[in-house]
Amino acid sequence: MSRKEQPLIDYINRIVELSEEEEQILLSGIKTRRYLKGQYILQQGDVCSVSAFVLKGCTKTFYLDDQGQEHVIMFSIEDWWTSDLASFITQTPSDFNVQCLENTEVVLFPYETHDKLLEEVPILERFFRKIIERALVASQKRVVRNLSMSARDRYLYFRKQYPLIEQRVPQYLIASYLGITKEFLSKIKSQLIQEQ
Amino acid sequence: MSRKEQPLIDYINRIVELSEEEEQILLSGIKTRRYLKGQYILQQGDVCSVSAFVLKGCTKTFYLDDQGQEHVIMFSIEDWWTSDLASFITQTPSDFNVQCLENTEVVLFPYETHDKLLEEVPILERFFRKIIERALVASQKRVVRNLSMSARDRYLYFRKQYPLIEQRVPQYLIASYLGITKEFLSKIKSQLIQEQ
DNA sequence: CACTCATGTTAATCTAGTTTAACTTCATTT
DNA sequence: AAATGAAGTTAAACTAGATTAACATGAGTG
Repeated sequence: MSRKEQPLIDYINRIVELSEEEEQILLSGIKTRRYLKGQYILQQGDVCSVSAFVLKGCTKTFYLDDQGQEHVIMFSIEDWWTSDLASFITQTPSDFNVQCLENTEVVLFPYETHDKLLEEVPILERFFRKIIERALVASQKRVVRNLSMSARDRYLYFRKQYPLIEQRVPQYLIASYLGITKEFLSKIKSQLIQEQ
Repeated sequence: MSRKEQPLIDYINRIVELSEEEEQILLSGIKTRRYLKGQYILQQGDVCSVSAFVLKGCTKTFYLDDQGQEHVIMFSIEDWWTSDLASFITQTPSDFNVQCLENTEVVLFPYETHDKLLEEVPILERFFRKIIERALVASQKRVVRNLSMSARDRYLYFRKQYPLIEQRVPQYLIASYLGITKEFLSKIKSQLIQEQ
């Protein structure tokens, strides 16, 4: 029960139910790995060969555009998935980088064993469908927010939705996530303080 | 072979392979329906009870914000899916409206028969997973575009990616889809013409 | 034919957010 | 204790895009 993969098992069991035996098969098909702060789990241009579940630590997923500008797509902390699902699913080169913002420990689902795992534990097919569905819902809602909310409102939403992340991640990365400059986020924050 | 649902069967067969028998079961679980221009397939606040495949016509999916402003999320034409997947999947009230921009004929997948259909034709489970995966990839790429591209570049991308839609849909709705005002899109277009 | 009504254009003014650049804070290294 | 460097702040000048409003076009329709 004190195995380090337990948070992953718990996470999966909140969505589908695994038998003891299925848990064992699952555990045999995955690995845990530690990364140091600054290390990359995935680099832009590489095919995403693993889907990762964060046991401890924090990562950022970002994208470098033609001008070399960094755009943060998401952060991941304990109990979150991180990977470029698009690249993982289609096994095509990734648009994204995943880099650790802290020393980070993850469970890795390698793509090679993924199909085999789904065959041996078919209930995982439903599990993966469900997490992809959730990711889709979240992504669609983000499109809507970006289209219909001001920078200030997006920040307030972020702060409310992810209070733990705001405390762990430097402000200039949050600005990037929100699609604004760090200077403007600083201005928004000082306005919010003024107003009270 | 000249049944009107054929485009749907073809679409599915491009992703998974259905036997004759599976096709028959599928056909018995779906309905086709016509809508007139202006009619709604789905209204904001209702639970999305059907997933729709467009046989003929054109729809817009949009969202009304607190100020009553309309934000177009997507257009769908022949051979596209249209529905609020988030609402359909989770059976919670939808954030979106789906309205027909032309007289439109669709195939409807009712949610009630959805589970039964998946049981009887298990290969459809994979089919739905794949189309959700595609939707996720598309949605994530759109987030990136909205964060990293100017309005002008988003328009050029749209024009290149969806030339057929541009011809069928009024310009002010395209502006809304791009997240800009119709006046600004008009300005962008006249600038593009000037430059040549 | 004249009259709507929906769509698109142009131009002036305005504002949310960017850019640039100088300065502050604070933790880490030497 | 000085020095370096990463993170954050402030403020002035600037720009992409919004707003407002007047006008243009064109396809129905009475």
